[in-house]
Amino acid sequence: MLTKAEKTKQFILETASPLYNEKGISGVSVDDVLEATKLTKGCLYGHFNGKEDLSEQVVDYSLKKITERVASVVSKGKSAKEKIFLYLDFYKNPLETYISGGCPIFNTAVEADDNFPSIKKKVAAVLNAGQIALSNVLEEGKINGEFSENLNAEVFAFKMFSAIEGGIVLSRTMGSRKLMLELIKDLKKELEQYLL
Amino acid sequence: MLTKAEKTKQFILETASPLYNEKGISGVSVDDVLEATKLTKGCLYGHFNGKEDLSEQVVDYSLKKITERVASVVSKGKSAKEKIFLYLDFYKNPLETYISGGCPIFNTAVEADDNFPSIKKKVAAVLNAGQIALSNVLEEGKINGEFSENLNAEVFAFKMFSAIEGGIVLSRTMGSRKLMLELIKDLKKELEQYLL
DNA sequence: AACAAAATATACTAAAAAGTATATTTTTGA
DNA sequence: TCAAAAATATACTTTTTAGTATATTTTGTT
Repeated sequence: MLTKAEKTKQFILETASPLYNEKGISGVSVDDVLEATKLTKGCLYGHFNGKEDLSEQVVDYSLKKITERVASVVSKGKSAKEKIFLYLDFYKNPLETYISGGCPIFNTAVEADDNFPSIKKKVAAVLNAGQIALSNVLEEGKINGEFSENLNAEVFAFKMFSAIEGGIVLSRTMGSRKLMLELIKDLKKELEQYLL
Repeated sequence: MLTKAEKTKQFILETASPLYNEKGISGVSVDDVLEATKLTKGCLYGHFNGKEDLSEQVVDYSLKKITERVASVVSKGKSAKEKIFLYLDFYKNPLETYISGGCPIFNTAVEADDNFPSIKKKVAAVLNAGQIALSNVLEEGKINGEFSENLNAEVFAFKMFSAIEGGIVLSRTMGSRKLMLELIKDLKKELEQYLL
């Protein structure tokens, strides 16, 4: 069983996660977190060493949460094709994301880029892992005879990854998921051309 | 000829543009801008009504600059195919972008999303215009017999747009442009399949 | 139940950021 | 070229944000 302090810390991370995802690291103040959690400074600073520490742990939490969710969804697929289709379908509603405010991986990548080197490293690791995971699913599909040898797994993985993440941002800003749905359909069709 | 004040204002916008693109709207302080320009508060506040006004005008400036640049590059193409290829080639080096810090359209889109409604509207307009412009190039290519009727201009435009913008972020965070170059090659190959 | 330790709340200080009033310098046009 | 106006600099105040010291409450153990 979780101790009181552990529960509180988890609660802070959970509550701060969408806040950070919406407002960005620089946009969130400690007071924002206090207001959202209804906790006080004494409590917050009892669990974190300062805003930087809080930010890093919130990012860790958000990245872990989304990564695990996607991995769990994809793992439900029986075939490589099914896995990829499940991955794509996961992003069907970019206006209401798993963690409110868009994809935390991408949001964090954009903000950390020139500002938060240590956080940038964390996101880079997640991006690399994602790229490799998608690539591996496709590669395995080639090995087990599901896909043609003509499929360039690495490039197609990157194309999907980029298009999906980019599509989320475009859809959210333009306020419509219409083209996102078409994009997903199109990527599925493209992959199907490699089916044997 | 530009008056002194107009020159100074332009200089502030020019200097602040990469700063905003790197650090984000929330991440830039008025003092950052003063330090970068070597100007003083009296001067800055003589040209802008406050940080919000400054931010809006810097964003306008950056969006205008990148939009005009891309439009100018694309306009050099003689055919629809050439125009699209020039568009794609424009993003060959995501680590060193036209305005330092990545694509300002995308960076701004991500940050404005849940935070700056008026700026979000500006970016949405730029995104819409970009999507329509790309779409129109493809559509015209269909009309003049360059591309097959099977090409879905709207969806392909969105796919390119999303993949390119997403690819920039991924490449920058992962610290390599290798996959970006492959992505561009791949999108070109995909488009070529629709050539008549 | 009572006490020590851990968790949380309160009430502050410190630093950073935004904004303003006024003085000084620079431009520009008669 | 010299004054008025515009532009810029200086020296502040205010507000926001981060952080800390200490008091109080809660928790778990005997």
